[in-house]
Parts: sequence; C-alpha cells; structure tokens
Amino acid sequence: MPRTKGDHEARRREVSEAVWRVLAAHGFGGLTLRAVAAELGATTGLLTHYFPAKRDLVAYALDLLAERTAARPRRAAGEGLSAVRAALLDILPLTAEAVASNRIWVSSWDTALADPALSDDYGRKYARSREKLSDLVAAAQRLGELPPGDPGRVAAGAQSFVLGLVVQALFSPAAFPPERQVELLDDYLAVLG
Amino acid sequence: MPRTKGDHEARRREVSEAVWRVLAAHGFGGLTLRAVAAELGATTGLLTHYFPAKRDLVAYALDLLAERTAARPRRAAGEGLSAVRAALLDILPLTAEAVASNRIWVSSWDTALADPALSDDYGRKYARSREKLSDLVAAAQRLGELPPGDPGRVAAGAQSFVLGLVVQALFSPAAFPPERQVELLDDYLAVLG
DNA sequence: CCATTCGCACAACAAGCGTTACGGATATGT
DNA sequence: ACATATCCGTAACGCTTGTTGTGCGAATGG
Repeated sequence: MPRTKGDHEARRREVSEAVWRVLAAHGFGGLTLRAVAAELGATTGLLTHYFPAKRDLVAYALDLLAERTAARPRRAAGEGLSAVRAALLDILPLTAEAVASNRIWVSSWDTALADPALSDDYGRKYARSREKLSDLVAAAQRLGELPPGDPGRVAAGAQSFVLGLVVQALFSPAAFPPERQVELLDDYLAVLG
Repeated sequence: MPRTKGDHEARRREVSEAVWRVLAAHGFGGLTLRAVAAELGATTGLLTHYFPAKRDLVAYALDLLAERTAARPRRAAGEGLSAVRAALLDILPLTAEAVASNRIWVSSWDTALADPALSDDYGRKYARSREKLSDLVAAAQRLGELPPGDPGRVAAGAQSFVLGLVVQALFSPAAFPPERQVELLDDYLAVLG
C-alpha cells in the first residue's frame, strides 16, 4: 500500500525509528536490512528506495538519534552545582526511552572502536561533553558550591562516574533502578562539595 | 606443515590468542573464522579441527581471557584504602595488554546486551566484582581510612567511576594517558576519604 | 481522462559467512 | 617398516547478507 507523496523526509524518520527498535533489541550485530524492513512491516525495497546503502541508513539513524537526544526536554537547570547535577541526570538511563538510547549508544562502541576514524569522532564527542561539563563545574566553583581546583579534572571524573553508572545500570537494571542511580550520583556530588 | 602431536590444548590457546588479536583490531563485528585463520597463518580447516563451532571457539577464547586477567600478576595490595586503590588500578587500561583486553571487553557489550542470558551473566559478574570491592571498602572503613557508611554504595560508585574511565581512556588515549588515569582515580579516592 | 511520476513489493544477484566432507602428508605405536 | 591415528589444507555446500533490476498499482498534474 503506497502512501501519499511529498512526505519523503517524514518517511525517512519512520525508517530510522525502526532502526532504533532493531538496534535496541538486537544490537549492531543483529542489524540487517531485512530485520528493519520486518520491524517496519515492509520489504527491503522500501529501504533502498529511501537510502542508497545501509551505511547511509545507519548514519542517518544515529545522527537523528543524537539530534533528538540533544533537543529533548532537559530538566530545569538552576545554577551552580544543581546545573551540574541536572546535566549528569540527563545522561542516566532513568526513563525507558533513555534506556533504549543508552543501549544503542553502548552497542555502537563495538563498531566505533574498530574504526579509527569513528573512534576519533567518539573521542571528540566525549571531549566536547567534558568541556561543557567543565564550564558548569567552574560556575559552581565560583558560587562556592564546589571547592576550587582544575574544573577539567572534576568534569572528567564526573563524566567517568556517570558513564560507568550507565553501563552498570544497563546490565543490572534490577540492581540500579532510577532512584538508586540518583542516590549514587548524589553521593558522588556530596563528597565533591 | 602439521606439527607434533600431544599439544592439543596448547594449540587451542594459540588459536585463542589469534582470536584476541582479531577482536582487538576489528571487534566482534569483524570476527570471522577466515580472519582468525589468516591471523594465525592457517585456514579454517585448522579451526574446525580444534573447535566444533564458532560459538565454542569464542566462548573458549573469552573464558581463557577472563582466566588470564584473573590470574595475572596483581600489584602489591597492602591493606585498607591502598588495597581498594590497587584493585581499581588493576582494572584500568594502563598497559598495552590491559588496553587490548579492555577493548575486547567493551566490544563484547554489543553482543552481551542483545542476549538476555548473556546480559544476566555480565550483570552477575559485575555484581560479584562489586561485592569483592565492597569487602575491601569495609576493611578500609574499619581501619578508619574511609568514613563509615554503606560499603556497597561506595563500591558501586567506585566501580562506576573506574568503568567509565576505562571507556573514556579507550576512546581518547591521548587525553587519558596512564598517569592521568591514576591522577583521576587518586582524586576520586581523596574526596572519599 | 490521460500521461507521467512516485512508492514499493518481488525476485534475483554476487559475495561472504559458518559448516561439512574429503584426502594427503606427517607423526606415532608396534 | 608397516598400520594407524592425527593434523590440517582444499573445496564445496547451504544460508544470509547488501545490493540491483524490474514491474505494477496508486497518486499527481495538465
């Protein structure tokens, strides 16, 4: 059943969401065009109609995912230490949606580590994230809510902490329910202050 | 060139090392029998001679890797807080060998997250690691080197921190050379105490 | 209402995968 | 020295993968 014309870009987004569902369920190792097509209730003919190659499909889906998580509603930030806390909470897999995107993200590390160019890309992405966090830390220090010291070091530590917590929460969701994750993060922030 | 008889198990270990090299270089997505055979300077006939199926080959290689990292020379432990520090340092990718095995480990998360049984396995493995760490933390608390409080919570936090540091170090080795990793870990331990 | 373009199913393709079967060379036991 | 078991390269199998080509029905525009 072909649909109406002119919503080309919207259809590409629908396809991407099917990619996400397959990735969240079966990882990159289980990501095949036929699996995506089945998830979409269509055939591979549809996929190749909207994307010239698998590579482009995956790139588009991941770009869109990054874009959406960047544009998703952030929790109220406040200033100083509470802004740091909010930024870190935004990373944790506290909602079903955040679990799914973190799962995809962690799964992508296999592919990323195998490709030096991609690996560099990821490294830069994390570096940028650390810089933004570093600014928030510096602001909190200026307000006296965090002791003085190299804000970059504090940011690197905090990012490590949250990243590792993400991984543990993904593997042991029962041991790391949302409230436990928040508890652990607050413990961490408490000893910093 | 067939070799002498009777070293069946030794040959299986050699094969496993080839698997590690392929995994470290190309991840699980690039792990094929032909790639392992090429790395070994042999053909797939050799592989099937020593392992009935790929699954068994991978399982053996990962088991052996876990066994070797468990049995590798640990740094002198001391007592209390210094034992905690030593245990955490043993996890970090501070040597080329540790980088390789951490790379393999992180890469395996894609496959592990896709399989509930494997995922559970990993979750239990991390839980056990946390328990051991928790004992060390409790000992340090008894010595007064760490403030009182739930040792399990401290251990979970420390494990998160180290795990995240591993990931960041793998993607940005230039930004996280060994001395920086140690620095960051010591910062973390310092604020705990 | 007709011509054209679009949307997509269907089928087939070559390449690469894990696996299997076979056979010859080499070491081993008697 | 001969028979046997081991080692492993060679080649092929069936299957899945990404990709390509064809064709038909539905929407579109004049």
